[in-house]
Amino acid sequence: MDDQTRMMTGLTGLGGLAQADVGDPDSVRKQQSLGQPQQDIGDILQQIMAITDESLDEAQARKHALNCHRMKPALFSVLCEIKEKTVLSIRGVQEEDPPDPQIMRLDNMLLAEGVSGPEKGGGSAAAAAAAAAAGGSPTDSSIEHSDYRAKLAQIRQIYHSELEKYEQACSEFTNHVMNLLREQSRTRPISPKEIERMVAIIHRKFSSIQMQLKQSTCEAVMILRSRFLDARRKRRNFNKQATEVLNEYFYSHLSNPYPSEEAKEELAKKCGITVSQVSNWFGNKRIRYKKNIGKFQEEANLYAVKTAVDAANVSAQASQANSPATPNSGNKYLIINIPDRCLGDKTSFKISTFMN
DNA sequence: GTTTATGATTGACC
DNA sequence: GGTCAATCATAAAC
Repeated sequence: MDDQTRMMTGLTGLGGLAQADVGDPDSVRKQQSLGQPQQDIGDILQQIMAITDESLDEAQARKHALNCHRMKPALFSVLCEIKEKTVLSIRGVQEEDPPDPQIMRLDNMLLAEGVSGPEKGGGSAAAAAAAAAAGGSPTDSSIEHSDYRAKLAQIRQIYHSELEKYEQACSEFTNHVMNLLREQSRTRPISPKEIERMVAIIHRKFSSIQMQLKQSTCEAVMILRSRFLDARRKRRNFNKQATEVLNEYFYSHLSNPYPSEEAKEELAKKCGITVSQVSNWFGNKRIRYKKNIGKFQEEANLYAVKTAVDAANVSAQASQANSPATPNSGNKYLIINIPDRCLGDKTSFKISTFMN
């Protein structure tokens, strides 16, 4: 004979109530009219229903009275039976949810941006990458970089403090509910599995709140990032030396002003800019030169002279090294022909310069 | 305040 | 993927 059967045998004439719908007042009234035990059960049920309308102290007193009531085991067994029926209907409910892809996306993003996870990586790396893309001078980049990092650290701090609050609230609420259920398990049948399920429900609810926090944090990071990237649109002119290096290359390769990848890298290194900036510069230069050759003629002459002077100097040094006794024999003219695919068939211009 | 110069972006093309 | 051409956005010059 199991516990429930034993309990049931202790309930003289209560079998009918166990089968009845206890939620149905008519049914309860019908049973009450059957005699004293039924009336007791009816009283208990009414007391339970009334508990919610009472003050906390009254409810506690009533609860205590209920726990000590001689018919409590009978009520307990009735509840067991009802539960046995209802639990059957919810057994099919899935126990575990698969990981939410949305939350996984948010987690990955927060990790990549350096908001969650270890503090040293992520954000600074992202900032460094963005700063590199910005291509400003190292000083400017580091100012923007530190600004970005400071703001990201602020977001990170808020995120973690909010997360901590949520976790604390979740843990407090879970404990509260578990205590409540344990307490209630004295009056009604509650299995540990049910408590577990309830905890899972609470965690799900709190994780949906957490998702909102993660979502708004992601948005904040995106806004910060877009502002930071917008900042790179603040154009800064290359320094004079960089422009000279680029112009020298351009005008000395006027016949084919398309630097190879290696040449671009070399120029980028010399100028302290990125390869893509070199490409941009040459793209702009080619198109602007082509559009207005006249305007650039003077500049072209200037750089042609400069190149010629440099070449002559190198040549002079070489010949001096070969025949040191040879004296400088006075003035020379240097003629430079610059055929240019950009010039098309318009002209190829000559630069004459006087050299001492 | 307006104009010019210039670095960056974008879309089409090869 | 690299280049051209148009365009944007902003620094610099006036």
